Amino acid sequence: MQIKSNQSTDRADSQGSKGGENLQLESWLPYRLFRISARVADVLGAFYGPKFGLSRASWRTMAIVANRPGISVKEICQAGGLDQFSVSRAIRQLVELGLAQRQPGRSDKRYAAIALSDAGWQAFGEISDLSRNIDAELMRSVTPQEREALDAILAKLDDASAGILARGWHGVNEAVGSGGRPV
Amino acid sequence: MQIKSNQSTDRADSQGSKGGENLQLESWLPYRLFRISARVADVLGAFYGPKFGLSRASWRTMAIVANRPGISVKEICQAGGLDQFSVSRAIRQLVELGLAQRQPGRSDKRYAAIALSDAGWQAFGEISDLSRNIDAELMRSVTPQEREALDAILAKLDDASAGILARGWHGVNEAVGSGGRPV
DNA sequence: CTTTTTATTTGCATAATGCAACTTTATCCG
DNA sequence: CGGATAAAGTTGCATTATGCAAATAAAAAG
Repeated sequence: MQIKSNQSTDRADSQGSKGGENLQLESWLPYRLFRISARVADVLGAFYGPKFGLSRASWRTMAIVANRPGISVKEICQAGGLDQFSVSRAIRQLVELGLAQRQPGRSDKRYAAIALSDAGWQAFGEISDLSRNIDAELMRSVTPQEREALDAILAKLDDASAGILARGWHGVNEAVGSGGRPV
Repeated sequence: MQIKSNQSTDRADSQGSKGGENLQLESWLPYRLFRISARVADVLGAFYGPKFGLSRASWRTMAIVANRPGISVKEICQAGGLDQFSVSRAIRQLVELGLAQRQPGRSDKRYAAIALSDAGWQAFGEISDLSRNIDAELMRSVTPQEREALDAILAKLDDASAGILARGWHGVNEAVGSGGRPV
């Protein structure tokens, strides 16, 4: 045996001087959030992908439609941060798979008006179960007090991130230039 | 004027009966985390994409390399949750853009051994600045106590999500079946 | 010095995305 | 009314990303 681990050998480490003041990925809040949600998305995708033939966009669309049956494409976009093209394609996929249907009886026929079919509710239910199990397992890792705090914190961060998105990177850098207060 | 808002009209709402016990996206923890990090990623991507010609994977790779110069492909994968193909391609892109270079003087020549070039450090610095501004703006939206709590909570959630990923969806559903304790 | 193992890269098929142009339906206005 | 405008979705096509098998290359084992 005695294999050289290599993990830390033979580096031409030029850090320290330059890396110090720079971004530390591991402690950067958005990255920490990303990692957690990406892992969960992977696990969930490994379930609904093979089992129902759903793409990620289709699942997201399905979840939104489940919460608000009869919703239009545009509303789905707003609710899920998706663009209208993916949503349109996701809906087509859902309809082809027999998981959703376009609703009749609309007065304004420009609107898509999507709702889940029985099979769609069935599939959604199964994915929901797994989702809630994951949620439960995550929640189990923190204390009740932390759960409550987290809820409030995420609400604030959600607002803040929406503001950042709305203003774009230019706005963020400007805001700092002006002392951190909104301009 | 008087355009029908459509936002809430004319629904064949079949919810309530079926949607009640099911997943509510808006309050599902992983989705809440996802939304925040996705918005931030969008804003950041709108900066480094046009400005430096970086793809998302290249930026992530760059950030990891910046933190640990001389790192190998495999280590980058582990550190960033990326697969070895994207990392390999990201490195090629970084090298082509003149932002990174393969380091000479390695004893084991199987390892890639990547580090940023001067131009790479420059670019990384600029993206870092924006990243830290975003972070600051997010942090500004919560109280100091919340910041501290959040740090502890995310550490726990990170561990929990790693465990979920390692066991996969099958493991999650099983764990619930056995009463929520690890098997 | 051949065989295996490890690390990384590449080619190619498939899937996701972005954007322009198109269809359909509704509203506006003379 | 009836053509002009606008809104909501859809589709085609080019670009890009991703996933995976197979190739390459260096090191370790025997």
